[in-house]
Amino acid sequence: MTIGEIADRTGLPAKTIRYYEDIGLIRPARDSSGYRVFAETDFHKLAFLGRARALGFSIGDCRTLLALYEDENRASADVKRLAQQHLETVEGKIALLEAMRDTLRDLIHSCAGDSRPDCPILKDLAKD
Amino acid sequence: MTIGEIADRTGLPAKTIRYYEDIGLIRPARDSSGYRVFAETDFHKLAFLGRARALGFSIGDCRTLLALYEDENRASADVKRLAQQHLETVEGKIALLEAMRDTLRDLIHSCAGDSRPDCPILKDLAKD
DNA sequence: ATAAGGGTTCCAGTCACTGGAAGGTCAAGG
DNA sequence: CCTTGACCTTCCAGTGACTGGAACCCTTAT
Repeated sequence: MTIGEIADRTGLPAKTIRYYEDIGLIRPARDSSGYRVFAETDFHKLAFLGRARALGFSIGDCRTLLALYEDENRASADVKRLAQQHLETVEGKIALLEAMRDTLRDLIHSCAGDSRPDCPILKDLAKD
Repeated sequence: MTIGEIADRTGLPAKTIRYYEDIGLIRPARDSSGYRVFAETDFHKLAFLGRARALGFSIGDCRTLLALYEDENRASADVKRLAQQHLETVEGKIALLEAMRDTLRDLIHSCAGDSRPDCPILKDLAKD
């Protein structure tokens, strides 16, 4: 498989796949003229990475997850702990964003949104 | 006011305040030896910026908001529209994170988290 | 004189890509 | 055989919003 084919199959941009090779997440073979040649195992790894990234895992976490995936002697507790920690960061981000959302909603609700300059949104941002 | 004093008063790191000067958000005066001298208006601007950033507005949006704040002839509709658009991005991010959270919760729930290698989390990431 | 505790600039790094330039390779068509 | 176009390659720079650190300057107190 060429990089274009595997990009189509995984849905990852070719640039991203090259980047993943750069940082050592994958090691595709090369043909005589230097083109990357992807095996089925590379495809699985990239699909795995794509899904882990889609769940918001950092590249560092993805590296750990891939290592656990390839370790026949792993303990599922290690995977679970990593996922649990990640879940907590995601929940923290949601809480932050929800607080922003609520404030924004209030402010927007209180603003007339007409041609006059008077604006509670700016008033709030400028409050002492 | 020195940068340290205004950093204390606004809660912004001195580094951030220098950065805001770099990108032209503020223009503090300088004393004879090159130290920044912050006036009360600088303090207000920085406090404004701090609150806008805390609501998640981008630096670009903050620049627009500051300009609107200083424009006596603004229309509150312009402020409201900006806030509305930002609210929508925030809501989009929340939706993404909530989808991640729900999947993560399911996966974590289904994983024994013991010393055995069998792990539904990895199984899901590796699914075809 | 010196030490502490400010301040200054400038450069590099973060994260995970993304864009673009300059050039090599390959298959198909004329 | 030559060209065209679609691929592929590497390398460098930029993104956003800071953050860390080095090297150096200024002021005040001892």
